[in-house]
Amino acid sequence: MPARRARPVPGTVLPPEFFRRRTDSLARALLGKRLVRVSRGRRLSGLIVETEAYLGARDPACHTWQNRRTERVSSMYLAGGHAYVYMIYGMHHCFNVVARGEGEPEAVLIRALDPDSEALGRTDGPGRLCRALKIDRRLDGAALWRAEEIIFIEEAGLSPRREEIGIGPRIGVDYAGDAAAWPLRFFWRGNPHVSRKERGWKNASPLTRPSGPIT
DNA sequence: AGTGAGATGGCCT
DNA sequence: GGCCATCTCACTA
Repeated sequence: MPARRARPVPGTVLPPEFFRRRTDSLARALLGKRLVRVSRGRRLSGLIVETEAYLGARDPACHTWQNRRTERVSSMYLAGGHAYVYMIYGMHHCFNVVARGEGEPEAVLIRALDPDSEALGRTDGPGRLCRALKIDRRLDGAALWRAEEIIFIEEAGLSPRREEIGIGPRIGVDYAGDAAAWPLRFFWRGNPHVSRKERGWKNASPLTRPSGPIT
């Protein structure tokens, strides 16, 4: 009998190794996983349906471009599987999952969830997502792989098929020049929580596209 | 459906 | 001092 990869078991918390890989690969693999936040005894959760990869020192759109290492971004230098949370525009927070290994400051911005409960309200857009899940800077640097923690990511038993994955340019980073157009935004095609403006898509193509800055 | 402006504060040069 | 990995509301059409 050929060896088969075990079918992912819903509810299994993603282990640290899951995160310690190429950042574009992680961004894509997070589609369909469940982000769970436990707040005041309540479980706030939803399926990840839109992500963006940020590629560290070589990415002008990334907070760690040219290996910037300020207090704010210090958690991006942790090993993959930690949270990087920052405030933007003085009023919104953005939640990121650190990728790769320690000292390789790359991350995946979680842009939208398909909420498990209507009571969560809108979770499309990184700012609204953080508001709904009560995520703020206090969670910066949190480990994401332990179910007893206040935030983690688990297997949901669902994954988009290849043709259901859309890829597009990153949003809101026009200042980064060509890098804004790098194909680093991933989303679950047809999901209503991928906001309208961001549905421009092409079909998922292999991650092994011409190397360039992406790898 | 698309455009434009204001909110608001921390971060970085 | 200027700039944001954003959101909402007002306004056009």
